[in-house]
Amino acid sequence: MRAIQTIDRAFAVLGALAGQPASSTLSDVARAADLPKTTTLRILSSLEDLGMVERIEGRYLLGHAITALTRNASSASSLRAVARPYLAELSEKYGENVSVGISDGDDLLYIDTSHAPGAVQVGDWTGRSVPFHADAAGLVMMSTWTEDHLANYTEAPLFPSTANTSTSHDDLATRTSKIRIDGFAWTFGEFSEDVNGVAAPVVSNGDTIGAVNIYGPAYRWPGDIDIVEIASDLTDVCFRISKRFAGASLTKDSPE
Amino acid sequence: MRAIQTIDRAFAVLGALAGQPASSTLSDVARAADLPKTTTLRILSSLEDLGMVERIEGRYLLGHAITALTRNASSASSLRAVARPYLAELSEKYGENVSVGISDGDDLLYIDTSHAPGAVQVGDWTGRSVPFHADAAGLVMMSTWTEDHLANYTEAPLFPSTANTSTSHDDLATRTSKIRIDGFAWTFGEFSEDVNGVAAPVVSNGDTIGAVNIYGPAYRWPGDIDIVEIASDLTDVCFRISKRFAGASLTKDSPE
DNA sequence: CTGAGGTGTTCCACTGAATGGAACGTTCTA
DNA sequence: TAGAACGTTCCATTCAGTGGAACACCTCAG
Repeated sequence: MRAIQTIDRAFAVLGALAGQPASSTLSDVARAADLPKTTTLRILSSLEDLGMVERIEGRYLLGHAITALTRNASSASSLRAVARPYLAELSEKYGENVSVGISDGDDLLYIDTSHAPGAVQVGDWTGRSVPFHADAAGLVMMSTWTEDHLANYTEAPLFPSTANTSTSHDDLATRTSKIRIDGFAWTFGEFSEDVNGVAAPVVSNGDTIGAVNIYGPAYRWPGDIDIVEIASDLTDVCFRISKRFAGASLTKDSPE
Repeated sequence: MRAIQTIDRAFAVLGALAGQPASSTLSDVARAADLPKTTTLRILSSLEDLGMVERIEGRYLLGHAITALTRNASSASSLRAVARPYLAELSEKYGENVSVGISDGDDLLYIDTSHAPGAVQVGDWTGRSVPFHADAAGLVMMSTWTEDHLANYTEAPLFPSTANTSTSHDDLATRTSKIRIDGFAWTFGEFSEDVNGVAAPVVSNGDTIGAVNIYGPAYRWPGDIDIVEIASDLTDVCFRISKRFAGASLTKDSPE
């Protein structure tokens, strides 16, 4: 589908404004965005109406509305890009599917999966939302919540996916506090009877932005491998993702 | 000037995406933005090409490019809106002009001024850029820099606006370290021979986003008022601005 | 003083870019 | 099995976006 010219241009203007550290004049912006002055003026005026651009004595700056937009923005895209090779590394090493998920409203949303070879695998969860309390990655995200948030979540009765699912407030509170200390979470048959999984957080600027989950059929995963050893390996990888993420989110990627 | 429809709509779509905490389907977005599905699809596709929107298995999220935009965004607009009444309060109390400035590349940019009554006033600096090292607000911003940043700034010879201007690296280093402790900065005839001023920082999320400067003619300002008392009053006001700013930047204002 | 080159701005005829209804296949829900 | 919702493609229509021309203003250099 052909992109909308006007939108391209509007963001070229915003990009020009963001590129220069200092405030810019109309001519500066027009030059940087490679657009006629007339068109640039019209775009800037539109953006100013929306609060995306601020004008101080004839010079243009990025406005506050644009920062307000990003307040809820999860960094799904870059996280996915950064995490992908690490997911592949893990799925190859352990022979199980590995997914990365983010908080998405009242659910956990899996945004990417690396598939392990082999006929028998747990189904792909990419794009699917799962309840926090029945999933290893969900519990990891949950462990960053405030007491109020947790209390609010557990107010409504929680659906027990299996007999092993933690559904009570007290149960989840003790569990998440342990996860906070350990730095990882194992689940055994809690989302589905015959699936086990272990998850660890990806952190950026002190915020947990997502979690990586290694999960497999209960009859072979984790098998006789030491579960703490796996977890420590996973947290190590997540730490590397977190580190790389900090760098990656600064680099501007070229769309198109 | 009439706003550009397409841009309005594009940001209505982004707003709809930002408003909902969870990821949205095409129909969700179309409904929230009150646009035909066809149009919404085209806009979303355009935004996706630009990386402003991310698509995971048919569901839309805000993309990472939009957060990259805001990385350099100073919060000039909301800061100005929030600070304005406080500037007025100060200028009325002391009978001198009061301005608020932000970092703008290699200069300090004053984004707003509250004018004091009275015939004799220092000229309005709104919209003007001044060098950091010759200005009270500039020194405050400077006091947040890293040693590298300061060294880099002082590498090139600094222009001495007056005989009193600090221009050497060592001079500025000791000065800014004192400002870090005091929480404010006085200048006496450093930008212009006959102007004195005192500035204090406005802080948001641990970052100093701007500084407020009370400045007046040297023959009467600060006069016989205790300069520490003034400074303490100013830092108090700045603290209140900082506190209110945190709340204000969350609230969405209605343009138009 | 004058002219050349830089701003930002308004105006308007032109046209092609954006539009949205119609129609399609698909996938859930009842 | 019918119904309703979904996402998507196509295309004629037209109005929204375009940008050149012309304007007033400012600041330099000659």
